[in-house]
Amino acid sequence: MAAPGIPQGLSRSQRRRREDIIEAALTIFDRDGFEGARIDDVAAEAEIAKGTVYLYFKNKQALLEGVIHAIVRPAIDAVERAADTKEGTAVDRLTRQISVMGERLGKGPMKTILRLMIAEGPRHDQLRYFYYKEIVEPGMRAIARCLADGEASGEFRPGSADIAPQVFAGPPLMAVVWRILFDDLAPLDIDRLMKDHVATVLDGLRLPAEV
Amino acid sequence: MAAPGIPQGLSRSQRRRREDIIEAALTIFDRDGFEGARIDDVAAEAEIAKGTVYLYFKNKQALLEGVIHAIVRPAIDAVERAADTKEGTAVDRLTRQISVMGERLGKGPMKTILRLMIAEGPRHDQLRYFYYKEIVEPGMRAIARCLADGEASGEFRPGSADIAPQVFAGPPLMAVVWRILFDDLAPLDIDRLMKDHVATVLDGLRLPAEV
Amino acid sequence: MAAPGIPQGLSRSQRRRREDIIEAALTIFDRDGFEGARIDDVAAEAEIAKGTVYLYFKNKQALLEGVIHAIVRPAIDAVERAADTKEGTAVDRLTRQISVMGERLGKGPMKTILRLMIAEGPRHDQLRYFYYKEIVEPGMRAIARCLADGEASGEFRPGSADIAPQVFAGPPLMAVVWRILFDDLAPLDIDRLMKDHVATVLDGLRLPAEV
Amino acid sequence: MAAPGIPQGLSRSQRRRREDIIEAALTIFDRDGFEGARIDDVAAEAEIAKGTVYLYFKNKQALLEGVIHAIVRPAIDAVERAADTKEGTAVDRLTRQISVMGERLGKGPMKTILRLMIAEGPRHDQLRYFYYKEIVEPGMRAIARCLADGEASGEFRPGSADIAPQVFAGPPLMAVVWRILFDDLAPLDIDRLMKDHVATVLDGLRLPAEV
DNA sequence: GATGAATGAGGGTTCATTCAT
DNA sequence: GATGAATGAACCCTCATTCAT
Repeated sequence: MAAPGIPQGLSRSQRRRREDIIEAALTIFDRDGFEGARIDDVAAEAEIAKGTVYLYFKNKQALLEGVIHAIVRPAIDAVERAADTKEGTAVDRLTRQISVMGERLGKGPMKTILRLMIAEGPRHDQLRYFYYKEIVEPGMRAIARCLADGEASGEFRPGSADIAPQVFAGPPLMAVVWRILFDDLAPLDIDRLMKDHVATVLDGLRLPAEV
Repeated sequence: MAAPGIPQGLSRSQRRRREDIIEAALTIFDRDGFEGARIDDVAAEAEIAKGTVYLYFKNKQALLEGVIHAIVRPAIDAVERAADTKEGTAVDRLTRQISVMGERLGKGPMKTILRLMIAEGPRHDQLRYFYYKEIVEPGMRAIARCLADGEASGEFRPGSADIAPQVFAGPPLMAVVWRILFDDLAPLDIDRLMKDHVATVLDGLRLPAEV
Repeated sequence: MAAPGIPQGLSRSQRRRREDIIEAALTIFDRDGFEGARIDDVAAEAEIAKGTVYLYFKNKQALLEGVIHAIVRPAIDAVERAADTKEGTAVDRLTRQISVMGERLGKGPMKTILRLMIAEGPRHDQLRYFYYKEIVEPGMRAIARCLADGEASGEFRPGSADIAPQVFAGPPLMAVVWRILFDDLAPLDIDRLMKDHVATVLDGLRLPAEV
Repeated sequence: MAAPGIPQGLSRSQRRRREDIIEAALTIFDRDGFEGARIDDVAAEAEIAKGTVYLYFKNKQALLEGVIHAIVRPAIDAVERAADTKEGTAVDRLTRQISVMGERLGKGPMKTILRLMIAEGPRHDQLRYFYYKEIVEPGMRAIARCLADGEASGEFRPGSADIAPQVFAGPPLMAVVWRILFDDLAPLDIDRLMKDHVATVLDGLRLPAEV
């Protein structure tokens, strides 16, 4: 399966150049959004001529795809590494899963990617599909597996396996969106958010009724 | 305090006209995003001439603000109504709070607003500030109050008052984002999501250790 | 049959505007060729803004078509008027036919049209087809009819009806091409050319062998 | 007088290379026209790198000149060979002259040259001048000589020497233009056209009035 | 000499905004 | 007030030309 968007047959220096452009584009997209970004600015940021961008990307759309793929692909690995382990209790695994999500989403370039996805995704089916299949679905599935295993092992309450995994992914998502919109107005401590989240979903708010 | 964006001195028919334009703009922004939307299309959707849009809104930015304000304002009321009650247990109030958020965000036009906020907010400080002050901060504060009251009344565990309120707002946010991006790929049952969310945060996943 | 390229529902002033643009485009196309022409220059020649051109023509191709149609359509009428007459001898009719061709091609804007057709036609099937069906085929048919009638009536030699009509259209074509390429190097007297042509094809060069 | 465009001091392999480029350019110009042709495509057709084209031709204009010269030069010889003979009757010589023109124009690469001349000539005086001096003027002169000789020898009617030679060159020109524009819509039998042409101009259409 | 990556001027097209009617 | 034709700045993309390797 030739993954689309992975260019073949580029020399080392060309690969480097391609990465430079992607990095520059990420910067500009982050600053101006996709539609607002000018290829001129991307080129200037990458310190190359405008035309050169077009040697590496067919058009602006392809550049967007290139950026998203470049950032998302490593995240895929992280999700899979976190998910593929059977080691540890369900509690450990769920904790790790949530923490990886918080890490990935709340910090670094996924912030820009999510912004781009939300702004452009609705008009770009292929991108949505790619993102869903590669990141979201595996993530949800991994959470669902934790829940099922935890219920089976008696760690979690009966019925836990039926909880929508999106419940657990909500706060990490909140971390990104908050970073996109409100970080200057009210900075969010992402690590604390994730810890609170894990603690809450594990033990709940309610005091167990006394016997 | 003259709220910006609230036009004064419009006749009834003019107010109606203004609302028509906002409704049309919402439709078009939802379809094409803000940058992708053409004033032509908004006018056509509102069944008026292009120039008329400019009689009611100074420019495209102002139209964006108009749309966001028009949708957000009723939501403010809802948040405040849900928050201002002291009636009921903390559990009831938190449940109601989350349910209102899920309702507001997961259904109806807030989907488009959030998309617009995420896409345009970073370039539009005033909008972000407005949204934060009017919706997000009150919402977070209301949740924090529930938590504090619940801890004080002994309904919630000690330390509950210190939990970041964003934990509770995460899943409702997930509902919107999912609707924006993945609803055709994997429809999400928002009511079930909210129920799962409430149940989980109240009682946790973990079985209480037997005495 | 709605002739393509004939715009409907334009007001008088719009029709005027459209004609101005076509006239300007003809001037610029004549000076620079189609590919070499800049929409900027067309607009400047028409004394309007660049964007206005696009209110009347979808794109540069459509402008080319507009120009060609606008010039060709009157020529169609001329060809048909010359052809539809049954009056006069075959000699008269052929003479008139050739003279109309010389007139049409050798003088006025058909020079530019032919140049555009030759330069762009090979890449623009629709244009070629239009030109062939509307101008060339009727013209050839009209000549063929003259020849057949002349042979039938005994004016022309037996076998005249089988002569390729292109023989008679060649010199008028020469008139245009000469005007396009060599008029400054060696001006051509088109009227004389047509007269020589008619005289030659009617009576030939060769002295009839004496009896 | 160093004929412009005839490069000196090229090795055998360089001359070969130059010819390859010209051949490739002819192919591409024929397909896309001059303005529409991309140097990239010419290079690809010649199976060399783009930069190499510029080792043999200063720029795209020079390539155009190179192509035209390369095709036109052999045609010059043909015209001169056909014209320089004093052998045979005037009828034979005129017949040969027309037949050579039909051959040269109606078949082979002169089709592309004429298209290029018509499209680019008006913007390229040097090219027009070259073409006129080398091909057109000698051709016209040769025809005029035939006519004069034929009149002098009594083969042709009195006054024949005064007929514009363009009359005789018209149908061969028609052959090229037809090939450029209409050959797929209505193929033209060039040999028959030339035969009809010769027969018509020699003996005319009109039956000689009986005595 | 040959290469082809890089350059950047140029031009077609779009669309927010204006303004005469 | 309403209209929609007109404007022209902005921007994506192409491609002739250059030049370091």
